[in-house]
Amino acid sequence: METGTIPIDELTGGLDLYRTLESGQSYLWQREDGEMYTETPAPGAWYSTVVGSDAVSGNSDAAAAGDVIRVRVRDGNLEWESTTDAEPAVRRLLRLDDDLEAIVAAGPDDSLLREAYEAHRGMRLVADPPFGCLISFICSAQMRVGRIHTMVSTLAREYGDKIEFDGETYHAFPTPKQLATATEAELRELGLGYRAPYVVRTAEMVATGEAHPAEAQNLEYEDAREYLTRFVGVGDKVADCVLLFALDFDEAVPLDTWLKSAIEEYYPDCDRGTYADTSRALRERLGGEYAGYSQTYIFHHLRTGA
DNA sequence: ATAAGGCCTAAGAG
DNA sequence: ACTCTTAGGCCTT
Repeated sequence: METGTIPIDELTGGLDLYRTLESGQSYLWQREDGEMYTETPAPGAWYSTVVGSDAVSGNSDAAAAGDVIRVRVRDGNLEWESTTDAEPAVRRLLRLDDDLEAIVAAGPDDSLLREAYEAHRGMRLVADPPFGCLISFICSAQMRVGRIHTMVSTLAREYGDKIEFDGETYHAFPTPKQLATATEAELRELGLGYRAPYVVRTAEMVATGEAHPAEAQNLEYEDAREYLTRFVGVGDKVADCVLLFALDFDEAVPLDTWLKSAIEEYYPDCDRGTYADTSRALRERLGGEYAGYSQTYIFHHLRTGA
């Protein structure tokens, strides 16, 4: 086992691990007590993930396929344990090198956003592996965050590689080929409902090489969103989530039900009728380059009822 | 290009 | 206990 420690006071803007991993951005981590989204974690709770063969495209720092990574916060440090030297991967997955203070300072000075930034200080965006993120958000349609996490965990358990580490079994999220072996009937049986055929068909598209979500990374933002909608089960909203949470498009502003209510109440002039036009208007209002950070704080603030 | 209607399912509200 | 609504929408017509 390899281990390491990263002092949190060396991270500009700090780190709130709980809010980063349980704010509906990533569904690819597990908490040691298995109670994500239902109870707040005990101090020092471990979170784990497996960096699989879909590892962070375009990032040579990612750990090799099949590596388990565990992280927790204790005594002002982010501690990690892994099958490999995971510090570069940890920094990447949790975006520890983002200058969070500067990002917060760059946002617009409106009451809702300031309140959200203040209430959830230290929450960072995540950088998920593209394929796992894509499937996660196909599953997210009309679904509560706790159940999305259950669905994604089930897919890992049923179709992903098993990896032993420190006496425990971990499950990698399935590769496109592994997930493409699933049938619609199986996935319905596993509780995915009408999303089942979407997941199978999208996994097949990636497995056969017809398309890959990482391809979008090379495109301009709105072209990238358009590209992702070729996957079955992916509309504008899901595409924006993948761009924001896996492909480094910090300007992406997913318009979900929470953001739509925020527009109604706080940014009514940004409602331009269509998704593309409203998204563009809100992106400008929320600070352009880092509008997605603002979106994530507003989403989490409203969703947690604060 | 834009607008309805249908869709799996379980937790929460009434 | 039951029914109704809702939950980070998408696909088809």
